Amino acid sequence: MPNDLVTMRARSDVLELAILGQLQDAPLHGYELRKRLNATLGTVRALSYGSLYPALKSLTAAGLIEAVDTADLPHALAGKRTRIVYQLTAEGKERLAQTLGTADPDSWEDDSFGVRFSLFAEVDPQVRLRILEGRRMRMLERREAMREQMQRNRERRDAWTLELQRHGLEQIDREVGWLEDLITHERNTSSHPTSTPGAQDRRRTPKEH
Amino acid sequence: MPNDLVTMRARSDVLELAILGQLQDAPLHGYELRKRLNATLGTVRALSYGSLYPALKSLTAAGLIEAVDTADLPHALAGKRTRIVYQLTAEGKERLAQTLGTADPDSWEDDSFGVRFSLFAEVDPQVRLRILEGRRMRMLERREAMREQMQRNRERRDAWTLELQRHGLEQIDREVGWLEDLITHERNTSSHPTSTPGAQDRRRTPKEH
DNA sequence: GTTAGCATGTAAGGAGTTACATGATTTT
DNA sequence: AAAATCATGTAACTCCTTACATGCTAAC
Repeated sequence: MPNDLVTMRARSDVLELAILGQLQDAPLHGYELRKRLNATLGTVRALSYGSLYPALKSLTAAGLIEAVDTADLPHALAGKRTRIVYQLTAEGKERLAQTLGTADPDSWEDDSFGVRFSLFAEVDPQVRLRILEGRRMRMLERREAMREQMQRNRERRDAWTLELQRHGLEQIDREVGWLEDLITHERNTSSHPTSTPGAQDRRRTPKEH
Repeated sequence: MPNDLVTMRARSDVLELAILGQLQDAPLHGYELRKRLNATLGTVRALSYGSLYPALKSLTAAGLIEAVDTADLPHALAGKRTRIVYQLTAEGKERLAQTLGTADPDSWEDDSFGVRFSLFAEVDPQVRLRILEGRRMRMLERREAMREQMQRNRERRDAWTLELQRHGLEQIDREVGWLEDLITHERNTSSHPTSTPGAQDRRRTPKEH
């Protein structure tokens, strides 16, 4: 019941954010949008037309995006085909800015974290930092839970299950290390305003020739 | 349409396999079953009652499991509460054996691989090997696709997206290495019939202090 | 001229979650 | 006596996928 009180915002939709995020750089049509979305956030899960097009429709209905009049386009995008090119509305931009300005708990869950991270360029360093820390916390919790699991039944569980869990734990460790590097780097550079990438300082990279 | 020809087997259900697999060791009731399933195959995704209980029902309807008469139980499981303890039927055992005996392409996808792996103890080494190799192939494909992605737009893409992909690639590399170790080990030991674990020979483990 | 890829959509349905509903038993 | 946890279930709903349907354009 308290759902109505939240002023109708927040559909929790990762897809929504991903679309708005892509559209902020340049107007795009559905087909191309899907390719880019799959490029950045694939390769693990391929977004299908069956979910993209309805999403574009509902975003249009919500007034966050709109179809561009194909007549006044810079001829690069205006192909001869039946394309519907979408762009952000003022309301859409506002929504996007508002979402990117918040570090809500959702943003460090598996589903959204990747999307949020890939849009970090437009995000305030403070918010960036809070998202990274939140994500790290989530990972540490997961690691702890996993360790307890393994401890609790190190004997009765069979070797294969144990090996699977050991490997899972190792991957999580790696994830935590990565986040830690990013957090450190972010803390050090947040003093001067230049939005710094975060890819350098790779002393952890194993350099496998 | 060719679906009917497959003699009605294969619901592709990972959940089904996971349940049958757990039940092969010992009869269990739903609540406990969920805990164990979440223990081995969590912590990433928590299985909810809303999916477990219906699944138990449908498995019962399919004749693969059955409720144990609570009267004749070895008093350890027969608590005083309203519990429904399930066990495999003969048909269920057969189905399980058949599923575990096959290395179908599903078995190396994200969804099923973990479940299949955790049940390796009961699996023929040959099948084990084929599943591991299939999984490695899938991972190599994914890595290749990702590398091409990154190559194709190393310039126009922003640093954060790139960093995310770089890290993803690194994790996949790790996964491939792990599989390679297991495959090698499996090849070396498959001569003598003893079903060997696969956790030793950890020269790759980074030994982080 | 025919295949491959571009482009947009709809309908049906699978798989599972959340939230609800209920009650027994153990612990504090 | 209250709170936590055990235990089973149902209903509604979300999110997405698959499969279908349609047609254009480019390349071979």
